[in-house]
Amino acid sequence: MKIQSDGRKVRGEKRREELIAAALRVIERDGAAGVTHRTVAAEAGVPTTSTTYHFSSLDDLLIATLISCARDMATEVYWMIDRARSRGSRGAEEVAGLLAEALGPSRGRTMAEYELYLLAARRPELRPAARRWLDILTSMVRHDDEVAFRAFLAGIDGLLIQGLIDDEPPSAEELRPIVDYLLKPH
Amino acid sequence: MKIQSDGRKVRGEKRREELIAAALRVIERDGAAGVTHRTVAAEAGVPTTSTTYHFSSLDDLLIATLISCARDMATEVYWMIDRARSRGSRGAEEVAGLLAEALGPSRGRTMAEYELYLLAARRPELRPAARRWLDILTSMVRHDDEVAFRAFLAGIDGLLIQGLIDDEPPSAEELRPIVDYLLKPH
DNA sequence: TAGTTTATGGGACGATCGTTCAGGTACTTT
DNA sequence: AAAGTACCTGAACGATCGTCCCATAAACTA
Repeated sequence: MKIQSDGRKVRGEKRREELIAAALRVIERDGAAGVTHRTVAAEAGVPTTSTTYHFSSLDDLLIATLISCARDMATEVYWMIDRARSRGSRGAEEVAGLLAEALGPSRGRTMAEYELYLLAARRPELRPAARRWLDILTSMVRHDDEVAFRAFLAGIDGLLIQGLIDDEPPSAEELRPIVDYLLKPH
Repeated sequence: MKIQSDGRKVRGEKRREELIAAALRVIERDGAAGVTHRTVAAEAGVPTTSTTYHFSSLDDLLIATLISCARDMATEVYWMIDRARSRGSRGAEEVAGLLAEALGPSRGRTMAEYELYLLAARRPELRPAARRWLDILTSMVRHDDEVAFRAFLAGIDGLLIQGLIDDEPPSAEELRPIVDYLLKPH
């Protein structure tokens, strides 16, 4: 038995992750419909057949990409809640700022995340990945008022998806009162 | 000048609408990615070239389909609000029932509507159509508490898109308390 | 009736797609 | 050093794609 890892496998795993990163960039730019073996390989700067070697099919590549995207979103949301809680009653400010960031500079990424939602709606095997950030949040927050919390989560999702079809991204100041309202105890 | 319309044109317009209806069925079944000249024509039971004649491009067909879908959604939502208001404090019950219907029997249609959202996020010319139902609701409701109303609309959107990735559609009874919370004045 | 306009549909072209395959390279094991 | 394994890649195949072309049928106009 060998203790240290195979140099070939770590190199292969690295390229596999590069392909996933390239696929995510393609999704952010052109949507999931723009993902082909050739576009992803070109984005990553590798030959076309590299994607067919590391992924058994194009579907596998798409699924791996969106699962990776969901994992990143979950950790990102984890730290957001952490910061928001540490700010006490100023939590709404933190949330509104992150929403504005998701609808402005990170717009492409946000669109990619909602493509995951729709893909998961049609493919049950993707649903656990798409739900992960919801589950993380649910596990982090106290359960004494689950209805209010679920209303808050739904409101966040709605503000994001509605903000995506605004002609210009809403600012944190515009979002602030709505987030405040959603967080305010009834 | 001729008063009565051209029989050829009305027949053509009829087929054009049949193609849009067929395209919507394709989107509900396979998503916007499944829309091709051939799949839509096959769904409508007409030759392939019929779609290229009535629509200058496949993009035109897709856009026309999603605009038509948005128009239907707007009128549907109009009557929903009308019924909900007539029921007074039982409005939440009406809304929860319609959400459950959208996530159950009309799941395909709901997914199609959110594909419109994402397409509109990438194509500015689609945004007015995607926003129409929001505009209609905004114009129907009194403006004395716009923040609460926008929070309510965002919550509805979030409940729908989160319901799409549930393993089984939520029931009206499950949704009822959250809708109630969103409608309850603070 | 002759001529114009509009809808229809069969066929085909070039482009792009997912995927396969065989040969080659780099690393590990025996 | 030889054998085995894993990664890499150029070339190509069949399928499907959007779109164009042209002939035909039907409806309207003069």
